[in-house]
Amino acid sequence: MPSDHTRSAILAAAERLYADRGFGDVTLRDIVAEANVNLAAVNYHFGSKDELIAELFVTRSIATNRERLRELKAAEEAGGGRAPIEVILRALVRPTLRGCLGPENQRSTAARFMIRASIESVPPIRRIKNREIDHLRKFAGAMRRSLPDRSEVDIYWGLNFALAMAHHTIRESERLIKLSDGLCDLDDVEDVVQRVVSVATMALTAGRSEAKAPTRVAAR
Amino acid sequence: MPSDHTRSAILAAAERLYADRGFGDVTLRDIVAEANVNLAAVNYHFGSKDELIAELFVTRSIATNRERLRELKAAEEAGGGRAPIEVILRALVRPTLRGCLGPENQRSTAARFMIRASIESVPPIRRIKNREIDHLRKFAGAMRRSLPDRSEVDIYWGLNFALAMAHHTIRESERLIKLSDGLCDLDDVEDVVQRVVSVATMALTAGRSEAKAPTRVAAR
DNA sequence: GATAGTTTCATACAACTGTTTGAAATGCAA
DNA sequence: TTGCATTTCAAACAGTTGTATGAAACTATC
Repeated sequence: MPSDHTRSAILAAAERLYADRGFGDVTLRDIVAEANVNLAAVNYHFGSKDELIAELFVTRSIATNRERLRELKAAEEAGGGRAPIEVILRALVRPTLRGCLGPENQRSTAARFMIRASIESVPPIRRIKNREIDHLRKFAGAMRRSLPDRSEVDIYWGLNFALAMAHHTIRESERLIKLSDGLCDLDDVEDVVQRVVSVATMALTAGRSEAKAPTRVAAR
Repeated sequence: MPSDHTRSAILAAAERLYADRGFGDVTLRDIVAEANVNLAAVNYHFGSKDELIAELFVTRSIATNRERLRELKAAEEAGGGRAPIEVILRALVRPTLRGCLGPENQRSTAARFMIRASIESVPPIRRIKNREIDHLRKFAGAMRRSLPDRSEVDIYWGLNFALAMAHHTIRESERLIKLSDGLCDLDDVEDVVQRVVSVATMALTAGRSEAKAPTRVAAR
Protein backbone atom coordinates (compact mmCIF):
# COMPACT_ATOMS: atom_id res chain seq x y z
CA MET A 1 0.00 0.00 0.00
CA PRO A 2 2.65 2.56 -0.87
CA SER A 3 0.34 3.86 -3.54
CA ASP A 4 -1.47 5.93 -0.99
CA HIS A 5 1.51 8.25 -0.89
CA THR A 6 0.85 9.70 -4.34
CA ARG A 7 -2.75 10.37 -3.56
CA SER A 8 -2.12 12.26 -0.36
CA ALA A 9 0.84 14.11 -1.84
CA ILE A 10 -1.50 15.46 -4.49
CA LEU A 11 -4.07 16.48 -1.91
CA ALA A 12 -1.50 18.26 0.22
CA ALA A 13 0.14 20.05 -2.69
CA ALA A 14 -3.19 21.08 -4.16
CA GLU A 15 -4.47 22.45 -0.89
CA ARG A 16 -1.32 24.44 -0.30
CA LEU A 17 -1.27 25.92 -3.79
CA TYR A 18 -4.96 26.73 -3.81
CA ALA A 19 -4.69 28.36 -0.42
CA ASP A 20 -1.79 30.50 -1.56
CA ARG A 21 -2.75 31.44 -5.07
CA GLY A 22 -6.42 30.73 -5.54
CA PHE A 23 -8.16 28.34 -7.89
CA GLY A 24 -7.89 30.45 -10.97
CA ASP A 25 -4.13 30.53 -11.12
CA VAL A 26 -3.25 26.96 -10.22
CA THR A 27 -3.06 24.34 -12.95
CA LEU A 28 -2.81 20.60 -12.67
CA ARG A 29 0.78 20.88 -13.81
CA ASP A 30 1.55 23.20 -10.93
CA ILE A 31 0.08 20.70 -8.53
CA VAL A 32 1.89 17.64 -9.81
CA ALA A 33 5.15 19.58 -9.90
CA GLU A 34 4.68 20.58 -6.26
CA ALA A 35 3.76 17.02 -5.32
CA ASN A 36 6.52 15.44 -7.41
CA VAL A 37 4.16 13.06 -9.13
CA ASN A 38 3.18 12.40 -12.68
CA LEU A 39 0.59 14.53 -14.43
CA ALA A 40 -1.71 11.62 -15.14
CA ALA A 41 -1.82 10.70 -11.46
CA VAL A 42 -4.48 13.29 -10.75
CA ASN A 43 -6.92 11.86 -13.23
CA TYR A 44 -6.03 8.34 -12.20
CA HIS A 45 -6.66 8.93 -8.49
CA PHE A 46 -9.43 11.50 -8.57
CA GLY A 47 -11.04 11.24 -11.97
CA SER A 48 -10.85 14.92 -12.78
CA LYS A 49 -9.63 18.25 -11.53
CA ASP A 50 -13.08 19.19 -10.28
CA GLU A 51 -13.37 16.01 -8.26
CA LEU A 52 -10.02 16.72 -6.67
CA ILE A 53 -11.22 20.15 -5.61
CA ALA A 54 -14.50 18.73 -4.39
CA GLU A 55 -12.80 16.08 -2.25
CA LEU A 56 -10.51 18.70 -0.79
CA PHE A 57 -13.47 20.89 0.04
CA VAL A 58 -15.75 18.29 1.58
CA THR A 59 -12.96 17.01 3.77
CA ARG A 60 -12.16 20.44 5.14
CA SER A 61 -15.78 21.41 5.30
CA ILE A 62 -16.62 18.49 7.52
CA ALA A 63 -13.63 19.14 9.76
CA THR A 64 -14.38 22.84 10.22
CA ASN A 65 -18.04 22.28 10.87
CA ARG A 66 -17.27 19.56 13.37
CA GLU A 67 -14.95 21.86 15.27
CA ARG A 68 -17.54 24.63 15.37
CA LEU A 69 -20.29 22.27 16.45
CA ARG A 70 -18.12 20.77 19.14
CA GLU A 71 -17.70 24.19 20.76
CA LEU A 72 -21.37 24.92 20.35
CA LYS A 73 -22.63 21.68 21.85
CA ALA A 74 -20.28 21.90 24.78
CA ALA A 75 -21.59 25.36 25.51
CA GLU A 76 -25.24 24.42 25.23
CA GLU A 77 -24.88 21.35 27.40
CA ALA A 78 -23.07 23.35 30.04
CA GLY A 79 -25.95 25.80 30.05
CA GLY A 80 -28.68 23.18 30.14
CA GLY A 81 -29.79 23.61 26.55
CA ARG A 82 -29.21 27.32 26.39
CA ALA A 83 -25.89 28.99 25.83
CA PRO A 84 -25.11 32.69 26.17
CA ILE A 85 -25.23 34.38 22.81
CA GLU A 86 -21.60 35.46 23.09
CA VAL A 87 -20.47 31.88 23.44
CA ILE A 88 -22.49 30.77 20.45
CA LEU A 89 -21.08 33.52 18.31
CA ARG A 90 -17.60 32.73 19.50
CA ALA A 91 -18.01 29.10 18.50
CA LEU A 92 -19.10 30.31 15.09
CA VAL A 93 -16.28 32.66 14.24
CA ARG A 94 -13.30 31.62 16.28
CA PRO A 95 -12.20 28.45 14.50
CA THR A 96 -11.96 30.26 11.17
CA LEU A 97 -10.32 33.36 12.59
CA ARG A 98 -7.77 31.32 14.46
CA GLY A 99 -6.84 29.42 11.34
CA CYS A 100 -6.53 32.42 9.06
CA LEU A 101 -5.11 35.17 11.25
CA GLY A 102 -2.37 35.17 13.84
CA PRO A 103 1.38 34.91 13.28
CA GLU A 104 2.12 33.96 9.73
CA ASN A 105 3.92 30.74 10.47
CA GLN A 106 1.10 29.20 12.42
CA ARG A 107 -1.74 29.81 10.03
CA SER A 108 -3.29 26.61 8.85
CA THR A 109 -3.36 25.77 5.18
CA ALA A 110 -6.74 24.19 5.77
CA ALA A 111 -8.34 27.40 6.97
CA ARG A 112 -6.77 29.46 4.24
CA PHE A 113 -8.01 26.99 1.69
CA MET A 114 -11.52 27.30 3.07
CA ILE A 115 -11.36 31.05 2.81
CA ARG A 116 -10.31 30.77 -0.81
CA ALA A 117 -13.21 28.43 -1.37
CA SER A 118 -15.61 30.88 0.19
CA ILE A 119 -14.25 33.68 -1.94
CA GLU A 120 -13.69 32.30 -5.39
CA SER A 121 -16.50 29.79 -5.43
CA VAL A 122 -15.64 27.61 -8.41
CA PRO A 123 -18.40 25.35 -9.76
CA PRO A 124 -17.44 22.10 -7.99
CA ILE A 125 -17.44 23.92 -4.66
CA ARG A 126 -20.57 25.91 -5.28
CA ARG A 127 -22.45 22.68 -5.78
CA ILE A 128 -21.41 21.33 -2.41
CA LYS A 129 -21.73 24.57 -0.56
CA ASN A 130 -25.47 24.46 -0.30
CA ARG A 131 -25.17 21.83 2.37
CA GLU A 132 -23.47 24.35 4.61
CA ILE A 133 -26.83 25.98 5.05
CA ASP A 134 -27.97 23.12 7.22
CA HIS A 135 -24.92 23.68 9.34
CA LEU A 136 -25.68 27.37 9.78
CA ARG A 137 -29.24 26.50 10.64
CA LYS A 138 -27.98 24.71 13.72
CA PHE A 139 -26.35 27.92 14.86
CA ALA A 140 -29.48 29.86 14.09
CA GLY A 141 -31.36 27.39 16.24
CA ALA A 142 -28.99 27.79 19.13
CA MET A 143 -29.23 31.55 18.82
CA ARG A 144 -32.99 31.39 18.85
CA ARG A 145 -32.92 29.35 22.03
CA SER A 146 -30.51 31.82 23.55
CA LEU A 147 -32.61 34.83 22.62
CA PRO A 148 -36.19 33.63 22.61
CA ASP A 149 -37.59 37.16 22.63
CA ARG A 150 -35.77 38.13 19.52
CA SER A 151 -37.54 37.98 16.18
CA GLU A 152 -36.43 35.36 13.75
CA VAL A 153 -35.41 37.94 11.16
CA ASP A 154 -33.13 39.64 13.64
CA ILE A 155 -31.49 36.31 14.43
CA TYR A 156 -30.65 35.70 10.80
CA TRP A 157 -29.34 39.21 10.37
CA GLY A 158 -27.17 38.84 13.43
CA LEU A 159 -25.80 35.56 12.15
CA ASN A 160 -25.16 37.15 8.79
CA PHE A 161 -23.35 40.12 10.29
CA ALA A 162 -21.20 37.95 12.54
CA LEU A 163 -20.01 35.90 9.60
CA ALA A 164 -19.59 39.08 7.61
CA MET A 165 -17.22 40.67 10.08
CA ALA A 166 -15.15 37.54 10.57
CA HIS A 167 -14.90 36.76 6.91
CA HIS A 168 -14.26 40.26 5.69
CA THR A 169 -11.59 40.85 8.28
CA ILE A 170 -9.76 37.79 7.04
CA ARG A 171 -10.15 38.61 3.38
CA GLU A 172 -9.15 42.24 3.72
CA SER A 173 -6.68 41.86 6.54
CA GLU A 174 -3.85 43.33 4.51
CA ARG A 175 -5.86 46.37 3.58
CA LEU A 176 -6.98 46.96 7.13
CA ILE A 177 -3.41 46.88 8.36
CA LYS A 178 -2.29 49.27 5.66
CA LEU A 179 -5.26 51.56 6.18
CA SER A 180 -4.66 51.79 9.88
CA ASP A 181 -0.90 52.10 9.46
CA GLY A 182 -0.43 48.96 11.51
CA LEU A 183 -2.55 50.20 14.37
CA CYS A 184 -4.93 47.28 14.07
CA ASP A 185 -3.13 44.22 15.36
CA LEU A 186 -4.46 41.21 13.52
CA ASP A 187 -1.92 38.91 15.09
CA ASP A 188 -3.82 39.12 18.35
CA VAL A 189 -6.50 36.71 17.26
CA GLU A 190 -8.37 36.67 20.54
CA ASP A 191 -8.76 40.43 20.39
CA VAL A 192 -10.20 40.19 16.90
CA VAL A 193 -12.56 37.44 18.01
CA GLN A 194 -13.65 39.57 20.93
CA ARG A 195 -14.35 42.56 18.72
CA VAL A 196 -16.40 40.56 16.26
CA VAL A 197 -18.33 38.75 18.97
CA SER A 198 -19.10 41.85 20.96
CA VAL A 199 -20.36 43.82 17.97
CA ALA A 200 -22.47 40.89 16.82
CA THR A 201 -23.81 40.51 20.34
CA MET A 202 -24.79 44.15 20.42
CA ALA A 203 -26.51 43.77 17.09
CA LEU A 204 -28.52 40.89 18.49
CA THR A 205 -29.36 42.30 21.90
CA ALA A 206 -29.85 45.99 21.21
CA GLY A 207 -33.24 47.15 22.41
CA ARG A 208 -33.87 44.19 24.68
CA SER A 209 -31.59 44.68 27.64
CA GLU A 210 -30.30 48.20 28.17
CA ALA A 211 -29.79 49.78 24.79
CA LYS A 212 -32.61 51.37 22.90
CA ALA A 213 -33.91 49.77 19.77
CA PRO A 214 -33.06 51.44 16.50
CA THR A 215 -36.21 52.96 15.15
CA ARG A 216 -37.03 51.08 12.08
CA VAL A 217 -39.29 52.51 9.47
CA ALA A 218 -40.91 50.51 6.75
CA ALA A 219 -39.67 52.16 3.60
CA ARG A 220 -42.38 51.14 1.25
CA MET B 1 -17.34 58.70 -35.90
CA PRO B 2 -18.89 55.24 -36.00
CA SER B 3 -15.60 53.88 -34.73
CA ASP B 4 -16.36 55.06 -31.22
CA HIS B 5 -19.35 52.78 -31.25
CA THR B 6 -17.22 49.65 -31.31
CA ARG B 7 -15.18 50.79 -28.37
CA SER B 8 -18.10 51.55 -26.13
CA ALA B 9 -19.96 48.44 -27.23
CA ILE B 10 -17.03 46.40 -26.00
CA LEU B 11 -16.95 48.23 -22.70
CA ALA B 12 -20.65 47.77 -22.13
CA ALA B 13 -20.67 44.10 -23.09
CA ALA B 14 -17.60 43.35 -21.01
CA GLU B 15 -18.98 45.05 -17.95
CA ARG B 16 -22.28 43.23 -18.23
CA LEU B 17 -20.68 39.82 -18.71
CA TYR B 18 -18.13 40.31 -15.96
CA ALA B 19 -20.84 41.49 -13.58
CA ASP B 20 -22.96 38.44 -14.33
CA ARG B 21 -20.42 35.67 -14.56
CA GLY B 22 -17.18 36.90 -13.05
CA PHE B 23 -13.79 37.35 -14.63
CA GLY B 24 -12.76 33.75 -14.67
CA ASP B 25 -15.54 32.53 -16.90
CA VAL B 26 -15.69 35.29 -19.49
CA THR B 27 -13.45 35.11 -22.53
CA LEU B 28 -12.71 37.73 -25.14
CA ARG B 29 -14.78 35.72 -27.55
CA ASP B 30 -17.77 35.94 -25.24
CA ILE B 31 -17.35 39.68 -25.07
CA VAL B 32 -17.04 40.33 -28.78
CA ALA B 33 -20.01 38.06 -29.44
CA GLU B 34 -22.12 40.02 -26.96
CA ALA B 35 -20.94 43.30 -28.45
CA ASN B 36 -21.29 42.14 -32.04
CA VAL B 37 -17.81 43.21 -32.96
CA ASN B 38 -14.77 41.47 -34.32
CA LEU B 39 -12.42 39.58 -32.06
CA ALA B 40 -9.41 41.70 -32.98
CA ALA B 41 -11.26 44.86 -31.99
CA VAL B 42 -10.43 44.38 -28.33
CA ASN B 43 -6.71 44.31 -28.88
CA TYR B 44 -6.97 47.12 -31.38
CA HIS B 45 -8.86 49.47 -29.07
CA PHE B 46 -7.50 48.48 -25.67
CA GLY B 47 -4.20 46.77 -26.31
CA SER B 48 -4.94 43.69 -24.25
CA LYS B 49 -7.58 41.99 -22.17
CA ASP B 50 -6.02 43.23 -18.96
CA GLU B 51 -6.04 46.82 -20.13
CA LEU B 52 -9.71 46.49 -20.96
CA ILE B 53 -10.46 45.28 -17.45
CA ALA B 54 -8.31 48.00 -15.97
CA GLU B 55 -10.07 50.75 -17.91
CA LEU B 56 -13.42 49.36 -16.86
CA PHE B 57 -12.35 49.32 -13.24
CA VAL B 58 -10.81 52.76 -12.99
CA THR B 59 -13.83 54.33 -14.63
CA ARG B 60 -16.24 52.74 -12.20
CA SER B 61 -13.95 53.22 -9.28
CA ILE B 62 -13.79 56.95 -9.83
CA ALA B 63 -17.55 57.18 -10.27
CA THR B 64 -18.38 55.20 -7.13
CA ASN B 65 -15.91 57.07 -4.99
CA ARG B 66 -17.20 60.37 -6.26
CA GLU B 67 -20.74 59.45 -5.33
CA ARG B 68 -19.74 58.40 -1.84
CA LEU B 69 -17.67 61.52 -1.29
CA ARG B 70 -20.47 63.73 -2.55
CA GLU B 71 -22.79 62.40 0.16
CA LEU B 72 -20.06 62.70 2.75
CA LYS B 73 -19.10 66.28 1.94
CA ALA B 74 -22.69 67.42 1.83
CA ALA B 75 -23.22 65.96 5.28
CA GLU B 76 -20.10 67.47 6.78
CA GLU B 77 -20.78 70.92 5.36
CA ALA B 78 -24.31 70.83 6.67
CA GLY B 79 -22.95 70.04 10.10
CA GLY B 80 -20.23 72.66 10.06
CA GLY B 81 -17.36 70.23 9.54
CA ARG B 82 -18.81 67.46 11.64
CA ALA B 83 -21.39 64.99 10.48
CA PRO B 84 -23.25 62.50 12.67
CA ILE B 85 -21.60 59.11 12.50
CA GLU B 86 -24.76 57.52 11.12
CA VAL B 87 -24.72 59.85 8.17
CA ILE B 88 -21.09 59.16 7.45
CA LEU B 89 -21.64 55.42 7.55
CA ARG B 90 -24.67 55.75 5.38
CA ALA B 91 -22.68 57.64 2.77
CA LEU B 92 -20.14 54.84 2.87
CA VAL B 93 -22.39 51.85 2.38
CA ARG B 94 -25.53 53.07 0.70
CA PRO B 95 -24.31 53.68 -2.86
CA THR B 96 -23.00 50.15 -3.13
CA LEU B 97 -25.97 48.51 -1.44
CA ARG B 98 -28.40 50.42 -3.62
CA GLY B 99 -26.62 49.33 -6.75
CA CYS B 100 -26.33 45.67 -5.85
CA LEU B 101 -29.51 44.86 -3.97
CA GLY B 102 -33.09 45.80 -4.57
CA PRO B 103 -35.45 44.54 -7.25
CA GLU B 104 -33.56 42.57 -9.82
CA ASN B 105 -34.41 44.73 -12.77
CA GLN B 106 -33.08 47.90 -11.25
CA ARG B 107 -29.71 46.72 -10.10
CA SER B 108 -26.92 48.57 -11.80
CA THR B 109 -24.41 46.69 -13.84
CA ALA B 110 -21.79 49.10 -12.63
CA ALA B 111 -22.26 48.23 -8.97
CA ARG B 112 -22.39 44.52 -9.64
CA PHE B 113 -19.22 44.80 -11.66
CA MET B 114 -17.51 46.54 -8.76
CA ILE B 115 -18.55 43.78 -6.41
CA ARG B 116 -17.09 41.19 -8.73
CA ALA B 117 -13.92 43.21 -8.85
CA SER B 118 -13.75 43.34 -5.09
CA ILE B 119 -14.30 39.61 -4.85
CA GLU B 120 -12.25 37.99 -7.56
CA SER B 121 -9.42 40.45 -7.62
CA VAL B 122 -7.63 39.65 -10.87
CA PRO B 123 -4.12 41.02 -11.31
CA PRO B 124 -4.93 44.14 -13.36
CA ILE B 125 -7.45 45.20 -10.73
CA ARG B 126 -5.35 44.34 -7.74
CA ARG B 127 -2.70 46.70 -9.02
CA ILE B 128 -5.11 49.62 -9.14
CA LYS B 129 -6.94 48.80 -5.96
CA ASN B 130 -4.33 50.13 -3.61
CA ARG B 131 -5.43 53.65 -4.42
CA GLU B 132 -8.76 52.99 -2.80
CA ILE B 133 -7.05 53.21 0.55
CA ASP B 134 -6.70 56.94 0.19
CA HIS B 135 -10.40 57.10 -0.42
CA LEU B 136 -11.20 55.14 2.71
CA ARG B 137 -8.86 57.37 4.67
CA LYS B 138 -11.14 60.29 3.95
CA PHE B 139 -13.97 58.42 5.59
CA ALA B 140 -11.78 57.50 8.51
CA GLY B 141 -10.99 61.19 8.87
CA ALA B 142 -14.64 62.17 8.89
CA MET B 143 -15.38 59.49 11.45
CA ARG B 144 -12.60 60.72 13.66
CA ARG B 145 -14.00 64.25 13.52
CA SER B 146 -17.43 62.90 14.32
CA LEU B 147 -16.23 60.83 17.27
CA PRO B 148 -13.24 62.72 18.65
CA ASP B 149 -13.26 60.77 21.90
CA ARG B 150 -12.98 57.45 20.20
CA SER B 151 -9.59 55.80 19.82
CA GLU B 152 -8.14 55.60 16.36
CA VAL B 153 -8.07 51.81 16.42
CA ASP B 154 -11.76 51.67 17.18
CA ILE B 155 -12.45 53.96 14.26
CA TYR B 156 -10.66 51.68 11.85
CA TRP B 157 -12.39 48.63 13.24
CA GLY B 158 -15.75 50.32 12.90
CA LEU B 159 -15.00 51.25 9.33
CA ASN B 160 -13.86 47.72 8.63
CA PHE B 161 -16.99 46.20 10.12
CA ALA B 162 -19.30 48.55 8.27
CA LEU B 163 -17.77 47.61 4.96
CA ALA B 164 -17.79 43.98 6.04
CA MET B 165 -21.52 43.88 6.67
CA ALA B 166 -22.41 45.74 3.50
CA HIS B 167 -20.12 43.70 1.35
CA HIS B 168 -20.88 40.32 2.80
CA THR B 169 -24.60 40.90 2.62
CA ILE B 170 -24.28 41.60 -1.07
CA ARG B 171 -22.01 38.66 -1.77
CA GLU B 172 -24.03 36.17 0.19
CA SER B 173 -27.45 37.60 -0.42
CA GLU B 174 -28.72 34.41 -1.99
CA ARG B 175 -27.56 32.31 0.91
CA LEU B 176 -29.09 34.65 3.47
CA ILE B 177 -32.43 34.48 1.72
CA LYS B 178 -32.30 30.71 1.53
CA LEU B 179 -31.11 30.38 5.11
CA SER B 180 -33.90 32.55 6.42
CA ASP B 181 -36.49 30.97 4.14
CA GLY B 182 -37.18 34.30 2.55
CA LEU B 183 -37.72 36.05 5.86
CA CYS B 184 -34.93 38.50 5.23
CA ASP B 185 -36.16 40.89 2.60
CA LEU B 186 -33.16 42.09 0.63
CA ASP B 187 -35.29 43.97 -1.84
CA ASP B 188 -35.97 46.57 0.80
CA VAL B 189 -32.62 48.26 0.39
CA GLU B 190 -33.27 51.05 2.84
CA ASP B 191 -33.97 48.53 5.55
CA VAL B 192 -30.70 46.75 4.83
CA VAL B 193 -28.84 50.06 4.88
CA GLN B 194 -30.47 50.91 8.17
CA ARG B 195 -29.48 47.60 9.71
CA VAL B 196 -25.88 47.90 8.62
CA VAL B 197 -25.59 51.52 9.68
CA SER B 198 -27.18 50.97 13.05
CA VAL B 199 -24.99 48.02 13.94
CA ALA B 200 -21.87 49.84 12.78
CA THR B 201 -22.93 52.85 14.80
CA MET B 202 -23.37 50.73 17.88
CA ALA B 203 -19.94 49.24 17.32
CA LEU B 204 -18.48 52.71 17.19
CA THR B 205 -20.38 54.29 20.07
CA ALA B 206 -20.69 51.42 22.54
CA GLY B 207 -19.30 52.24 25.94
CA ARG B 208 -19.55 55.96 25.46
CA SER B 209 -21.97 57.62 27.85
CA GLU B 210 -23.74 59.59 25.16
CA ALA B 211 -24.25 56.48 23.10
CA LYS B 212 -27.73 56.82 21.85
CA ALA B 213 -29.96 54.88 19.58
CA PRO B 214 -29.25 55.59 15.95
CA THR B 215 -31.89 57.73 14.45
CA ARG B 216 -33.13 57.29 10.99
CA VAL B 217 -32.41 60.26 8.83
CA ALA B 218 -33.93 59.81 5.46
CA ALA B 219 -36.47 57.28 4.35
CA ARG B 220 -36.18 57.30 0.62
C1' DG C 1 -11.54 60.75 -57.56
C1' DA C 2 -7.07 59.55 -55.82
C1' DT C 3 -4.58 59.21 -51.40
C1' DA C 4 -3.41 58.53 -46.63
C1' DG C 5 -5.04 57.11 -42.26
C1' DT C 6 -8.11 54.69 -39.52
C1' DT C 7 -10.93 50.90 -38.45
C1' DT C 8 -12.83 46.24 -39.38
C1' DC C 9 -12.47 41.54 -40.59
C1' DA C 10 -11.29 36.50 -41.24
C1' DT C 11 -7.79 33.84 -40.11
C1' DA C 12 -3.71 32.01 -38.14
C1' DC C 13 -0.64 31.53 -34.24
C1' DA C 14 1.58 29.97 -30.15
C1' DA C 15 0.79 28.82 -25.61
C1' DC C 16 -1.69 26.63 -22.31
C1' DT C 17 -5.56 23.89 -20.41
C1' DG C 18 -7.56 19.19 -18.61
C1' DT C 19 -7.71 14.67 -20.23
C1' DT C 20 -6.48 10.27 -22.50
C1' DT C 21 -3.52 6.63 -24.03
C1' DG C 22 -0.74 2.61 -24.03
C1' DA C 23 3.29 0.94 -22.56
C1' DA C 24 6.48 0.38 -18.70
C1' DA C 25 7.18 -0.40 -13.84
C1' DT C 26 5.72 -2.14 -9.49
C1' DG C 27 3.47 -4.96 -5.95
C1' DC C 28 1.56 -9.19 -4.49
C1' DA C 29 -0.38 -13.89 -4.58
C1' DA C 30 0.14 -18.57 -6.36
C1' DT D 1 9.55 -17.99 -10.80
C1' DT D 2 4.86 -17.01 -13.27
C1' DG D 3 0.72 -14.50 -13.55
C1' DC D 4 -2.37 -10.59 -12.62
C1' DA D 5 -3.84 -6.30 -10.94
C1' DT D 6 -2.43 -1.82 -9.55
C1' DT D 7 0.16 2.12 -10.18
C1' DT D 8 3.40 5.21 -12.69
C1' DC D 9 5.12 7.40 -16.64
C1' DA D 10 6.14 9.98 -21.09
C1' DA D 11 3.82 11.37 -24.72
C1' DA D 12 0.12 12.96 -27.30
C1' DC D 13 -4.67 14.69 -27.71
C1' DA D 14 -8.35 17.97 -28.45
C1' DG D 15 -9.98 22.14 -26.94
C1' DT D 16 -9.59 26.84 -25.50
C1' DT D 17 -7.24 30.96 -24.50
C1' DG D 18 -5.22 35.80 -25.64
C1' DT D 19 -2.79 37.83 -29.32
C1' DA D 20 -0.86 38.93 -34.03
C1' DT D 21 -1.25 39.44 -39.02
C1' DG D 22 -2.28 41.28 -43.38
C1' DA D 23 -5.70 42.24 -46.43
C1' DA D 24 -10.11 44.49 -47.03
C1' DA D 25 -13.48 48.17 -45.92
C1' DC D 26 -14.09 52.41 -44.59
C1' DT D 27 -13.42 57.89 -43.74
C1' DA D 28 -11.79 62.20 -44.58
C1' DT D 29 -8.55 65.43 -46.95
C1' DC D 30 -6.69 67.11 -50.81
